[in-house]
This record gives sequence, C-alpha cells and structure tokens, in this order.
Amino acid sequence: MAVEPVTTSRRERVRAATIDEIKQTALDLMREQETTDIRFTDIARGMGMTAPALYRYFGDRNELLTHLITDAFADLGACIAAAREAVPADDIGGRWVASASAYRDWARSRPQQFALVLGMPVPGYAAPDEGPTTQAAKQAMHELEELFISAATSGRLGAPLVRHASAAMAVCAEDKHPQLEGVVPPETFQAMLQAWASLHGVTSLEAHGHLDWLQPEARDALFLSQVEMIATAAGLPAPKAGYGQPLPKGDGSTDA
Amino acid sequence: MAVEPVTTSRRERVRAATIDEIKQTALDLMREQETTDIRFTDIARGMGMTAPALYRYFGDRNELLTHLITDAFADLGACIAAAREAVPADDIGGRWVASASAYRDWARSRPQQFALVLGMPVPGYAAPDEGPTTQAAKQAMHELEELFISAATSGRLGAPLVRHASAAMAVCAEDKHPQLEGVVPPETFQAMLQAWASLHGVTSLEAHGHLDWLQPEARDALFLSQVEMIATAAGLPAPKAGYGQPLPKGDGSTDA
DNA sequence: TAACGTGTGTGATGCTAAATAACGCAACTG
DNA sequence: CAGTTGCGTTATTTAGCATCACACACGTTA
Repeated sequence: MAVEPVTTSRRERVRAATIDEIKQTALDLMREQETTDIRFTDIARGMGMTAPALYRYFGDRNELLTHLITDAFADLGACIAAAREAVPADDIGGRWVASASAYRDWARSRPQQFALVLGMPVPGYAAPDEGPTTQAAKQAMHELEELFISAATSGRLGAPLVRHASAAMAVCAEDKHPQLEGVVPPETFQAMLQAWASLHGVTSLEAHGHLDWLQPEARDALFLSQVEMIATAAGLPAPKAGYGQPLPKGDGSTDA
Repeated sequence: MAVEPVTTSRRERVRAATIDEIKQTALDLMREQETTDIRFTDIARGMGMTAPALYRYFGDRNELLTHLITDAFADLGACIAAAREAVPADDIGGRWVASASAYRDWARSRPQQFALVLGMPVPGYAAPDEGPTTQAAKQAMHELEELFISAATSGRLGAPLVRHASAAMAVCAEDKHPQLEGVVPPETFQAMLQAWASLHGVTSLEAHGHLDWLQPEARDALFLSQVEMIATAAGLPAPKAGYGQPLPKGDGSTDA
C-alpha cells in the first residue's frame, strides 16, 4: 500500500467523486419519484447546481442512463455473489436459496433500477449497439451460473425434471461454455436457463406490482415455494436448513 | 337483428371510429419506433391532423395510454382464450401448451404492448388508483386460471411438485376463489401462480431481448422445455401430441 | 331556404426540459 | 504573476405537452 502520488491527480479524484454524486442523486430521485424518467434539471438542483453543468460529465441523458445500467448490473451481481458466499460452499441448496433471495431483495429494494436493467429501458433511450447492457447482463447471470457449475463439477447436481435438450440447445451450451463439455450436459444448461427465467418471472411480477393483491406473507410464501420448485426441477439439492426461512438477506449495502 | 335507428347516433359512430384510428395509429408508431413513448404530434401527423385535435378524444396522454393498456389486456386475454379453445377440451396438456405459446407469441409480436401491460409503464405515466390496469390484469390471467380450474374439477390435475402451501397462501386462495374451496387446494393455487410466473419469466426475458444471444431454434427449445417443466411441476398432464411442436399459433389477428 | 348550435379541427400561445453556446471564475503550472 | 485548463453560470434554441380562442361543417329547426 505504498503512496502512489501521481497515478490519480487531485482533479481526477474530485471529478470521479462528482460523477458518483450525480449518479447517486439520480438514483435517489428515481426512488423518490418512483420512475426511471429523471430530469437533468432535478439532478442538478438536488446537487445545488444547474443543468448544463452535468454535460461536463455526461454527454447526454442517454450516457448517464447507460452508466446507471451498467452500475446496476454490477451491483446486482455483487449482491448475488455476496449472498451466495455467505453460505458454506458445501450447502449448494442453501446457496441457491440465498442467491435467489438476493435477486428478489435487490429487485424489491430498487424497483426502478430493476426496471432499468431487466425491463424495458426508458423511452427515448437507445441502447448502444453491442451495448454494455447485454454484456453486463451476462456477467450478472454468471453469478447464477457459478452455482450450477460448482454443483455440477462437485457431482451434487441431480438430473433436471426435463431430461432432454434439443440439438440447438446443445450447440448454444457448448458455444457458451466450451470448457464444460462433458461436465455440464445440455439439459443441465437448459435447466439453468429455466431456473433463471422462472426466478426472473416471479421477481419481475412482484417488482412491477402485479402480485400486490396477495398478502405480503403470501408473496413471501409464493417466492419461497417458487425457489423450491425451481431447485427441484433443476436438480439442485435441498438446502441444509430447509426451505423455511429466507436466510440472511442481502440488503442494499453495495449500492452503486 | 332489427334496425335500431337511434341507439347510436351517426356522430357517435364516427367518433368511435376516430378513437379507434387514434389508438391504432399509436400502436403502429410504437411498433415502428420500438418504444412505448409516443408523441401526440406524431400520432396526429400520421392521421393527417394536428395535435390539439386529439384532446377532443382523450383528455391527455395518460388517458390514451390507459386505454391502450386495457385494450392490450383484453387482446392478450382473447388471444390466450382463442388458442386454448382451439384444442379439444379433454386435452388439458395441449391446451396448456397452446395457451402458453399464445402468451409468448403475443409478447413477441407486440413487444411494446407487452411492456405496456406487464413491464414498467411509460415514464411520467401514473396509473389511476384502483386502476383499470390492475383489474384488467386479473381478467387476462383468468384465462390461465380457467385451464387449471377445469383441469382440477375434471380430476385430471395431478399433485404439484411442491406439495405444501403456507397458511397465508391458503387464505389468499380462498379469498380469491371462495367457490373453489375443496376443489382447488391451496398448493394447486400456488402451483398456478408459479406457472404464471415462470411462463412470464421466460417470455419477458425473450421479449426484452435478454435471450438474443441464443439461436432462434434454441430459444424455441428453451421455451418448450420451460412449458414442459412448468406443466410437470404444476401437475398438468402431458399434451396428447407431445411437447414436440408449438401447435397452431395464436398469431396477431385479434389486435386491439 | 335560412338561421342556429353542437361537434370538430386549426393556428397561436405558454410551459417545461433537453441540449448548446458564450462567457466568467478558480485552481494548478511554470 | 501570467497562461492554461477545467468547471459552472446565464442566455438561447429546440421540441413536445397542453390550453385557448376562433373557424368550419354538419344536422337541426323555424
């Protein structure tokens, strides 16, 4: 930890801090106003500045949103990873429940950011081609893949409920994970995608308010039973503590 | 079919046609521009009118969007129902595959409308309290419920993969379907919600482009295997034709 | 046939917010 | 102490939502 005097100039550090403050203010406004449609004017006023000043830091509104999206992906991935690592490595089922709960809690505690990354982006927002969003989405999902890969390599992954996979699926699996040929069969790859989709489905419905007619306890119960269903269908072992309680929550501490 | 001269005046009919044209133009623009953020100016120009004229028909942009949302719900429900009814009533599994495929096809063929009803609404759009959207969402989902209810009442619904449901879930189930107490046990109600969530998940990921990295054939395979997984987990019988082909597609003929 | 009234569309106008331009200020540099 | 660079400000332009006052057209009524 030697002092490196010139790697980052003072100006650069101040600038980085300002950028962070802009992004944080934008997120705060999103939560306050319950929308992803934030105004440069409001962000600036929230910081005691005027709108044009923000253009020194972001070329336009799209650029700010793109940064928020990539940050959100990284944060989601970090939350999932943290929740997973908080459970002993030999408790695959426990790690699955922890990861899934982190996914849900992240979405519930930041519905706007969730919409930003996994819903339809803000109107007028055009994702850059070969966008950071796509790449970052893969990275976030990789945290879930990690779980399946370690389960498979340690031989603790049972056969999925759907035991057949098409040739196209096998090609895609091999294309995506060439190093896992033979270790993770196509139907397991398929089951992993199913798990992601099902987890995303229940999370998405809840985050967007489509389950509001259920009592909160019933929503919790639905989520846990969904997690159990997914695990069973994917061949993941049961958690050692059972499916009773949501485990330590990965709440919003790693916020972008 | 007697001629009823005065029930709807000529003016009223012309007005209704104009309203339909406005909504259709708005939907066309959404598809063209691939966004839910449509401008009154553009709608008007597309009809050879000017923007202020639209305010004769809709109080403001929100009101138009609300109508589009409720229409979309009705259309989604109609597509699902049509696909379901196209399969013999005794082929529960076939009806499930048809319904799920209709759900997917509807979302794929109208990604903007899908985002409108089941994603996060347009920025700046505030859903009316006790909104038509919530009520219409229930109605659309009822088309899926219908399947489970008829399966259960005819005794062709097996036990779900997750055989236990919490007390809160049981309360909600009874609260929602008081007439089905005893016929549809809480764990089946829970399994139905799981099925909806899982179906929505894979559909949502695909509609929003998060599965674009898969080959189209692999996406089809993933969807079908997901449908099979859901059916198995929910206790629905297998379709008589097997899970091989997507069945007659409920494509976009009932458009709003 | 002529006057009237309702429904409908238009141009003019206000407002808000994104984005740009031109200018002033402060901090570091030699 | 002067020059450079980066940051922030006050105009200004542009675009779109929403409202207003006015004009036209159609159907009705005298």
